[in-house]
Amino acid sequence: MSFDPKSHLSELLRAALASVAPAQTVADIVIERPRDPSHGDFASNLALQLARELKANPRQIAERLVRELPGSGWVDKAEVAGAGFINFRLAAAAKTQVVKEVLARGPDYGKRAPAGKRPKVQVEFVSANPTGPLHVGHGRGAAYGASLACLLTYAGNDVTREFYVNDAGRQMDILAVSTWLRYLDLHGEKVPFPPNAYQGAYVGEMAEQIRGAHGERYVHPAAAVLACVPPAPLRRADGDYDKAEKAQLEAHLDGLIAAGKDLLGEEWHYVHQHALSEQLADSREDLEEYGVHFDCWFSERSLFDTGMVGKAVAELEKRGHIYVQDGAKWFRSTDFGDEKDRVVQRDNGLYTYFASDIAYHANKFERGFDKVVDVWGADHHGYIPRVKGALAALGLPVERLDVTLVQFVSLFRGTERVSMSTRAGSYVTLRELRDEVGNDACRFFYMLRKQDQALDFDLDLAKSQSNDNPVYYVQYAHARVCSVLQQWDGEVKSLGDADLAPLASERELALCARLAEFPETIEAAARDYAPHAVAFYLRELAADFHAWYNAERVLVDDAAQKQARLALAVAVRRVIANGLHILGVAAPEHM
RNA sequence: GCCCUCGUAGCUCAGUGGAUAGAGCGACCGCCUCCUAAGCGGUAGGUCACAGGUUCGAUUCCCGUCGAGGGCGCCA
Repeated sequence: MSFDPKSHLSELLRAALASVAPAQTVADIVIERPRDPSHGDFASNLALQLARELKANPRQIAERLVRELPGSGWVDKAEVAGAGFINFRLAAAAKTQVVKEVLARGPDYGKRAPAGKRPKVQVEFVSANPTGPLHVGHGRGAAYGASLACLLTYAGNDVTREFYVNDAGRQMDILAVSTWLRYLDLHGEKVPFPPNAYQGAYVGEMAEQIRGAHGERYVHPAAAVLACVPPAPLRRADGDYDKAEKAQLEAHLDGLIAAGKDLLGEEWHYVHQHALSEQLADSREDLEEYGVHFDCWFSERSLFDTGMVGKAVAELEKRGHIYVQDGAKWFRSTDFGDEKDRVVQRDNGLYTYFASDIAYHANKFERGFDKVVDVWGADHHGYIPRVKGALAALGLPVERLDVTLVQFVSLFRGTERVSMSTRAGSYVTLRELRDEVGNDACRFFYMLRKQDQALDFDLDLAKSQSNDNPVYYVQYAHARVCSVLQQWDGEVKSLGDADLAPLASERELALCARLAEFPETIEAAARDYAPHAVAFYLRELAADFHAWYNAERVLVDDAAQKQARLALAVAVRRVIANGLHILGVAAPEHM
């Protein structure tokens, strides 16, 4: 049933090679699709590769190979061309049979047939600090990670999608204190709100919630709050603080956090927890609406609670990779190619973020994944050597960890760059973007740029030209097929048996060839962690379809012709639907 | 200063150790009495930044130069 032209042709060539040069072994016989259709459907450079070892003219080798090629019903012609390429022309039946395969496999067309045990792969992505709404940068990471995870599933892996929740550490404390200060303000206790605390309106909303639920329970006099807090520098309207003033600001903020913990005692945890669960729930809801689902939300704090962070550091120590300097514990990451050693435990006894990340990755390997993919913001690229170094130091299989970097999104309104400071609260949220542009266009737009390249996202353009967005071009092809089927009013299932011989025009055969490229597109995209290739493929498939649709009618009088064309149209619809599914984009029946 | 990425059509960007380097947008000329014109056909537009090297063959791999962007905390 299933026919794979590439492996068929390479088998033919291998057989020919065995009689031309029995001693020669070639691991991989390359079969490619020539750009120029006049070069046939497939081509091989085998003769060119062999020329050197056989010390012979590549054209002569190619001619001998062609002469020794076993006969095949799938191949119409094999000829030597150019410097020594062997060009193959397939029989029409070999080109059109993909339609039957698509119709038979349906949603599974493009999926790798399961062979043995499926590798367990974890994709960790987004992992945004739960300190405020997700922004458009997270939107890119979410779109990329979700599509990548789906792609890897198609490629035959057992995929787990994970979100690492940074619920321990200073950023969460800053959010908690920001909320508390807004809450105090509601009760008339005026503590100047630090410029380096979280500014967003959502902080005030959480303060309102706490007041509504608990009244004055967490109120302390402003004077008591500020009693032991180092003073803030003079406020500057332009926010342009020098280095010393910035340090002073951070010390002031830390003082406020300490005051909060001191005055509230156990109740600090309530404020902290309230802020955390509110923001986490918000992110989760946002992502679900965006079509991005996670199988596991992994808590950083749980690594501390279960003692895994201390255990990881102790293990490094035991293996002799830790030394003490200036009261802090350092991991000698320079032994593993890092440019400098890194602190894992500060002089105040607190573990660094790096320490919990070591424990986190050790935990990932304990969970038995064959492959772990981390999707990080590109600003973390300097972080890779130390994490891989730590894993190597622990004796873990580093080669199973792949880190993929997603570059920043620069947001523009027209020609004006939108500032994206999280703490200042002056950023466009993912939710706003989705409301303005729509989920489908949003997801697809992100896939039109390779993930490791910076993306300029012009909001005005995305909105004003939303009808020109390629996503509609692809969706339209899907809707057009649906519309034709509606007018035909026949049984789609019956098309699986259609005789495909009437499919003979250049456009029809080109469309079939495009459909046949889908599985290899998926495979290559999964291998390269590059879901954008799926988006580019879909655009090409849609273009081939629209061209055919415009040139030839589907619903013609000739019954055989009609059945064959309907079968082709339905196959196109299926592949578009499968591709859009990977990208998390809807395949609508009407536009 | 060190590290990473990038430089391809007017603009935004794909792509590949192979044959005449592609798409979208923009420009220009056409196509609906006919399954959705959110569509299609055609034209114009290129020293693949520059200079070397490896190779039968380099836009692709390596070195250098120039240019652009980003990253380099006992932050997370």
